Amino acid sequence: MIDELKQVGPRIRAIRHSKGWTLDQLAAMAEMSPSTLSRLESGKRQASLELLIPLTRHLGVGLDSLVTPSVPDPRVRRPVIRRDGMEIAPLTPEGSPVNTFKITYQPVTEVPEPRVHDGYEWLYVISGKLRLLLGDRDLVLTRGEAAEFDTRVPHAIFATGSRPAQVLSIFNSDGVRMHTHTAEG
Amino acid sequence: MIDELKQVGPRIRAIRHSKGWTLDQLAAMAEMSPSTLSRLESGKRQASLELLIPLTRHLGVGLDSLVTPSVPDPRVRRPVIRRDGMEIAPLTPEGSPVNTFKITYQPVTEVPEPRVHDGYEWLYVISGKLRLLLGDRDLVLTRGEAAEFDTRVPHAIFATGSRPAQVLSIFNSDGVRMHTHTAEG
DNA sequence: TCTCCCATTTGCCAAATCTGCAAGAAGTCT
DNA sequence: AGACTTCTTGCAGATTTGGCAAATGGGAGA
Repeated sequence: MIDELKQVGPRIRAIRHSKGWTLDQLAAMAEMSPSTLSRLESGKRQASLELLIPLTRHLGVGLDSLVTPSVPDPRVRRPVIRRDGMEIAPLTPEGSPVNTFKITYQPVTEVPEPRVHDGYEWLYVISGKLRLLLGDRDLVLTRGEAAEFDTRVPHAIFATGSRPAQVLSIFNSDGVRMHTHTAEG
Repeated sequence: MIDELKQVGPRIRAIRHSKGWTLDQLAAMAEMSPSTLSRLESGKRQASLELLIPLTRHLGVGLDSLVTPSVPDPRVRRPVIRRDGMEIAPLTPEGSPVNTFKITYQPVTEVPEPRVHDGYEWLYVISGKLRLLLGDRDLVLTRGEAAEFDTRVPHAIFATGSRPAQVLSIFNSDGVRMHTHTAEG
C-alpha cells in the first residue's frame, strides 16, 4: 500500500464531517452503498478512482488534494532556555542531526570562568559585540563575524559593551566533526 | 464506468509516448508489470490509485489532469462564405441548434431583388447603415438597431451609404420559431 | 518477400478484492 | 430502559487482480 493512500480515507471522512453529512447522505450523493463508503473512509478497502471521483465532486475537492501527503509544520518552536545569563533559543527540533541555537548573551559585569567540554562550536554574531576568550586569545566579534572552534579549548563567551549580543550558534557535542578540516588552530 | 476514466489510460499512453518511453521502461519505473501497464493504458483494467500515483510521479503530471475531462475548444472557426456581395461568417458550429452569422454587406450600386424563403431572421447592426426592404416597408437600420422578421415576406438587405454594414444575424430555416410570439408585424 | 527484433497484447487462473445486505455495536436523547 | 441515528462488520457470491509466458503486430533490413 502506497503511503499517501492511507490518508485518503480519513481525509474524506474529515471533509464529510466538516459538512455535517452522514455516511448515508454522502453515499447516496456519490451513488455508493454506505458500507462501501464506510470501508473506504476507514481504509478497509482500496481507494479506487471509480469511488473517489464522485466523492471529490460532491466534497468539492480535487483528487490531488486527497492524496498529496501532508507536510508536517516545518516551523521549529521550542521553549527558550535561560541559563548563566544567556537566553538560548533552540532552532532545531529535538533529535535533529544539527543543533542550532540563537543565543542572547547579556552584558556581564564579571568575566566568567573559561570552561572546556567536548565538541565543536560555530557561531555568527547577529547583533551586539561578543567577547570570546579562547585559549590564549581574547577576541571581540561584532555583527556579521563568524567563528568556529574546538570547545575542548578553554573558552568563555559573553557580551561586551552595554548591549546584549545575539549569536547564531551551531554546536555539536557528540564527537562528530561538523567540518571536514581538523581544528588544529 | 465513469466517463472521465475512459481517457485516463490513453492519456498515460500519450504522455509516455511523448517521452519516448516503452511500456517496459515506464512499468519498471512505476514498479508494475508491463502487462499491467498495457492493460491500464488500453482501458482493460480499472485505474486504481495504487497504480496511478507512481505513474503520475514519473510522468510529472497531477492526478486531476489525468481525469479532468478535456473540454473541446469552444471557439468557433468556420470559413467565411462570400456570396452576392455579402461576406458571411458562421459563428455557430455546423449542426448547432442556433445559426448565427456575422454578415458584412458591401455597398451596392443597384438595389437587389427582394426574395422570399422559409424561416425567421433576427439581426443586429454592428456598424454601418443597413437598408432593409421588407414587404411594403423601406427601412434604414443603423448601428445598435435590431430587427426581426418573417423571411417569407419579400425582403432585400444591403448596405447603404459608402461603407459596408456589419450585421449579426440569427437565422433559422427549419420551421422552428425562434421566439415565442408570432411574427405578425 | 522473408526473417529478426522489439514493443505490446492477451490467455490463463490462483489469489485477492469487491459488494450490498443484514445484523451488530456505539452513542444520544426521552 | 427503549427508541433512534450513525456507523461498522460478517458473510458469500461475483468480480477483479497480476504476472508469467505465449501470441501478435510492425518495422527494418537481408
